[in-house]
Amino acid sequence: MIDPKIIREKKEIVIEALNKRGASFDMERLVAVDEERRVLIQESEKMKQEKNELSDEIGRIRKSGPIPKEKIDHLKELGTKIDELERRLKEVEREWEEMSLLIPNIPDKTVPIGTTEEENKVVKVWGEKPDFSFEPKPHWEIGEGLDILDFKRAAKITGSRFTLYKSFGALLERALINFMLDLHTEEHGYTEVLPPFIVNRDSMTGTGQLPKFEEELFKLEGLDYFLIPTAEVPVTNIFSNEILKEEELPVRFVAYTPCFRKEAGAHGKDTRGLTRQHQFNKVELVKFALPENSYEELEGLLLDAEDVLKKLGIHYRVSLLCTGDLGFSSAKTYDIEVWLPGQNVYREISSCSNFESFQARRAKIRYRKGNGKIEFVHTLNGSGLAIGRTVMAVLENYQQADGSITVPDVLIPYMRGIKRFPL
RNA sequence: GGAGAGGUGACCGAGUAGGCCGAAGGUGCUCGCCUGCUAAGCGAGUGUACGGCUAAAACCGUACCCAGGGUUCAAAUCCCUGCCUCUCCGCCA
Repeated sequence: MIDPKIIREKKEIVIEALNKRGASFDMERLVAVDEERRVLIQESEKMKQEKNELSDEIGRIRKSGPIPKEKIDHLKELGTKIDELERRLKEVEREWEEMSLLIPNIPDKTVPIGTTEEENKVVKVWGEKPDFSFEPKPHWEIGEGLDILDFKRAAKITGSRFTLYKSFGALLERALINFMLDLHTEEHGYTEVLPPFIVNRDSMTGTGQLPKFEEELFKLEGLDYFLIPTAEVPVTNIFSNEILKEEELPVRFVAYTPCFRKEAGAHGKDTRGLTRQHQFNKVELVKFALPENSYEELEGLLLDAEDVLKKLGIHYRVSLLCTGDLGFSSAKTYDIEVWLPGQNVYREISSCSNFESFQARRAKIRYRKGNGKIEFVHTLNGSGLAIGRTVMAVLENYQQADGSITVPDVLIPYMRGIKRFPL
């Protein structure tokens, strides 16, 4: 949610931001609703004041004598009027909130303006495309050939877009999770958390998945609970409705969780391999920062995520997303795109964003400043990294001419010492 | 799943024959004083949100004693529903 004061006093800023994103929104309507809301608040509160005063008076009179009937009648009448006003106010407030929750965040000034991902800006490149003496295969061919990824049986067990990992494949997945958790806790200063994988509606609304993207989520039958699409949701909501101390910030959490997504808008897209699954693992980085240095924290977060690929020795580049490609809640996002030689593409493996106070305002995450004032924190998060996509990257980049896979050095301790598969 | 108990401010903890309770007291914290010894004493202050007024405060008003309804002129206090916690029993990774 963006600051209601900005909508009220500087709606041009919001309109301009929406235009840059290519989003449409009836701002005039929202401003009108806001105005009506405030008028109703004033009217009803004035009446409540009168009612409270008269009620107190009756409390005092009662001690010394009978209560005049006309006073009670007058109060009853006031009560009826207040009820009416409150009913209208409730409707107006609901509309106001529904609308407010649908406005995307305002992009940071440094975000390039554009409409599609074509206009994202590559801002960093690390390493280079490896040379192969043979035609590198896509990971699904490697995986099925070595019998470490079984898509057919996963489809039998559940359906499409699920994977059964076997032997070296399962071990590699688990090794990557542990490697990343250790790296971020031991070298980058994050605290590990293991949150619930199911959350309620408030949490989903707090981080911005709801109300707009419900069709992307798996909802539990008969309950207002959802499977998490990313650890961002439970971890960011750790501090919902809390007031932190300024000196506690920044707080940095790292969490491993599975993620569940319907991929409703992706029919027929990325249907082969691990790229786009209904269930995948991810190690996520989440930060709560002071507003004045949240952008430094974003750069740091990006470096922390990049470090995983550096240590794995896999070529990647970093793109700064343009306004048209920016996620709903984000003010600024970097994507890390890993090189996949078997598919001859760069593929997003991490998305690092600063949400500024957008999520904090929805989830009511605040902090008390030195001078006693209370403000919203800034929240940030980024994948560090998506595990399934890292498995793709390892398989495709470390495949050998004989069809085997060598294990990146940093993973060997996490792989029971295995250096190559098959041996 | 069965039977009980309970959810009050940063924390502990009063307050249930409805009004004088945004809420005693204590602890913690902040500021000031005092003291000089690894501590104590004294004084003051210390919830949040929304609305109004402000340059900004101060200030005024409204709401909030888990959440949502209800009864009443009036509810932390009474009634209903939900959520959560605790104890006992049952069941179970």
